[in-house]
Amino acid sequence: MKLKDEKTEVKILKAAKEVFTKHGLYGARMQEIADIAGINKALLHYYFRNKEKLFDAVFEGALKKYFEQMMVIGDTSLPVKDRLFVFVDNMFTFLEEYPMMAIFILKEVTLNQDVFKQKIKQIKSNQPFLIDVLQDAMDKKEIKSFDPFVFMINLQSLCAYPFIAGPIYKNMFISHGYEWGNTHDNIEKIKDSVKEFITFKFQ
Amino acid sequence: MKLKDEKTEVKILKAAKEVFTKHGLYGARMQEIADIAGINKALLHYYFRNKEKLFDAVFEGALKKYFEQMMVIGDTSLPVKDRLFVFVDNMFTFLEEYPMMAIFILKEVTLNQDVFKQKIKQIKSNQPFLIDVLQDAMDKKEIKSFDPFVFMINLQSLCAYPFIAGPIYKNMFISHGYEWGNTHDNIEKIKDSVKEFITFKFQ
DNA sequence: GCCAAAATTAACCATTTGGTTAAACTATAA
DNA sequence: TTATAGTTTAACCAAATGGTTAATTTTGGC
Repeated sequence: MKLKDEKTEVKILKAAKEVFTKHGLYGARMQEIADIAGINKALLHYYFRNKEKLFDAVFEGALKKYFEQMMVIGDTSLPVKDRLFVFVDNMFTFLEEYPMMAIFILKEVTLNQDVFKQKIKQIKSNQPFLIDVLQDAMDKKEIKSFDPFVFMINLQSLCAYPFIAGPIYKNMFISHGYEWGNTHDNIEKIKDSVKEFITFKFQ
Repeated sequence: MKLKDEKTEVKILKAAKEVFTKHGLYGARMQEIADIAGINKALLHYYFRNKEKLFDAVFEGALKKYFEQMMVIGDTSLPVKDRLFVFVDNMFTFLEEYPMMAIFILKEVTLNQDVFKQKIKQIKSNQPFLIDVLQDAMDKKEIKSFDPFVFMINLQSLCAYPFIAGPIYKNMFISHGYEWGNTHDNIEKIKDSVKEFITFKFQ
């Protein structure tokens, strides 16, 4: 894909997003970005001083959004269970909007932990952390006691993985002669199953 | 980690697995692999002609193994629930051994679906598909009735995602001042929670 | 002990890669 | 028109990297 008739900066950002998404921070080549943008490599460094700066510019905000969903929405007037239901709804809304971003971020963080450690630290939120909300509810005997860390991981697993692994399921089910698409219907089914899981843990 | 007193080929494979797992195919450096293996870089090329060959050697069969996890072990003498427990054990064993494999496969499949469609088809197994096993058990009224697709996705989500998102959790928990100590201990906790989920669905 | 084959190494090599430089081109305001 | 600031390019550069070569050491059968 060659890009023309656009402001250079936009061309670069689009090309960079394409290449970074495909190959990651390490695998991406500045030359390929320049080629796709249809410009000279030096121009990349003119607009964005270096590779990492360009990377940051491309994914500015994406990381933040991704990690913000790990915070619980703070309507403390509602029971914890209802707040978690809202949390799940938000999670699915986010993931339906950015299914590619999720896997990209996960891969980048996995492969390049030291770099991302700092970027994650920079993300600040005034929302309470899910762990704390759960622990608090347990202390007040509002809910049954269980390991909040494990629960949080379970919950996010149930929400996120279906999107990340979507293509695998699609291929696998099809090649086994089953009917299954990433239709909104199926997503709703999965969402319900997550809420069922919450209800089970809270019973 | 320096490796000594082992057959060179084994040393190389162990070191390569460590480095590939940490940095991926692109990010891995042959020099680092050589250093960890405690040998000369040229020796890598003596045993494995080039980087990709070495990568293939390290992850030879891993893909096959991964997809075989999706088949239920065919010991039909056991109850379905026990077979699922074995399935979960196998899944965790595999993922602990190749934590980077899951995300690697996910990314590859997402990126290049047609290529993987064939690879998945090539992986032939005479093992029954999890969906079928569940449907069969439901038909025989051995277990409560539920959507086997959603259950399968739930199950694999609970198993795979903690490994895929492991680095994120590690960093996030640490940066929030939480204790998330010994990794294997926590993995066992999560594994138990998956089995608890199975028990819940089968009750 | 001798010798050939296998294993191992140090020193290189060619290419790639992120990044720089200085010159050239372009728009635009005075 | 021309001075100026902003934009774009070709040509480089140094470092890193995957890979090679030729020589040296080790091994094992005779």
